[in-house]
Amino acid sequence: MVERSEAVVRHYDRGMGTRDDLIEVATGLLDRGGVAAVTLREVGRLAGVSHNAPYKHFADKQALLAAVAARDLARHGAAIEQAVRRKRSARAALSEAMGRYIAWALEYPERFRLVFGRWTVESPELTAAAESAQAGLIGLVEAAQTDGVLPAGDPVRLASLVRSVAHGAADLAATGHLSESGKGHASPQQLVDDLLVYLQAAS
Amino acid sequence: MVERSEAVVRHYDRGMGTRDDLIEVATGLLDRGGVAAVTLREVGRLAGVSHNAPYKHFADKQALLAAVAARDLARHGAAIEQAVRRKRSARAALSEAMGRYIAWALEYPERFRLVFGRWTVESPELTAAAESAQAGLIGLVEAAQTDGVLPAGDPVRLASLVRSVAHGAADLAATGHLSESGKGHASPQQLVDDLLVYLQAAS
DNA sequence: CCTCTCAGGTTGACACTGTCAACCATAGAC
DNA sequence: GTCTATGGTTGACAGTGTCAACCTGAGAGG
Repeated sequence: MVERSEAVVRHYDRGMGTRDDLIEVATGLLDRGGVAAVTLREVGRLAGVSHNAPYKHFADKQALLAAVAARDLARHGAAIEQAVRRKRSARAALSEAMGRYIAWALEYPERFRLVFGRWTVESPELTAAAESAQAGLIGLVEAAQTDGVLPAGDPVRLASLVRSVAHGAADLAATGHLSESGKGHASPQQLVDDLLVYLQAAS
Repeated sequence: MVERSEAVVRHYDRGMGTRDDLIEVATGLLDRGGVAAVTLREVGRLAGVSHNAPYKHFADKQALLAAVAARDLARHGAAIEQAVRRKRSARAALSEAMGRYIAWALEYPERFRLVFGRWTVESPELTAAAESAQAGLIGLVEAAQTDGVLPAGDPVRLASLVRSVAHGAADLAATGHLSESGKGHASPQQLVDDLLVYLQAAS
């Protein structure tokens, strides 16, 4: 085994980096091939470690997937938050946030599906990131309400409505179930903007 | 092996029924345990046949799952269509259809997730059922428009909007991502009705 | 009535997976 | 200068999807 000495060298070169490498590799496998293609052994292989090394960093496969999901959710959440801050009006910020949410789903459908799938084992990182995102959205809705661009009413409920349409349109589009009858196809972004227009008209 | 003779007897008792048995068993395993719990060998075991018998009816695991999804989609589609026909107003029918869609997602989240997941191998049954459902929804929207209860505009696009909110709210609720911040929780059904109210106000 | 086909079933094998157990090496605290 | 915990290793095991080869009896065709 020639790789043996390499592995030993790598081991002390990189220190704690292996854990991040594993997450990175797993994310790559997830993107091309879906969650079924993420196999612990292949992850180890591509990271240049043995088939059991991942168990030194993650309790089991679920834990690795949870780490992948948490990292992606945190990153995209931060990116959205930052982009939102650049916008002037609450209305524009709302549209931007939902647009980025949708773009994320369309660019990385497998990650999106993983993040918003059913989590048997719950990771505190995941729920924290999710709650933070929801809180941000509610803030945006409240601002839009004071701007008179959204109707009055419970902002939490209104935020849920906006998010539901963004999530639903994104999920349907990402899985190919949205514009199956070719003609009157509308992009998820257009649907969200339609909703905002209707809501403004109803305020 | 005592079951041997039984199996032989069963074989000629049931004729073609085995295929349906396999789908039934697979659906049961899907409901409790998710798609990961659906294993061809266990399906065969519970159906009382050998671990390879499923291959006489389905090309591979994906094909079995596609059959499960197609059957469930067709059944629920028919049930929704029938329920809709009992309603007087287009508005009530629309709410009913979305309500049943949501109830389906909440009662059988794993089936829902399977049906509306990513289909690498596409089954004609599946796409046919999906298109039929969308056509029905568009018809409902058009009727609601002539009733003046929905704003004018492309009915396909409006149908996509309504369906997106139903799908998104159902998916978020089924996966536990909807009302994570306890207080202002709204049920998916309420969100759909909220949307219909806003749309009526904006017409 | 005999034969032949073939759908539906069987056993056996293979590579691959998640996971457990036991062992190993070294960086760094004491 | 020894000890220990961390991150690594190999080996094993049961379970999985799938392929190949074989079997069996219901029913069509003569």
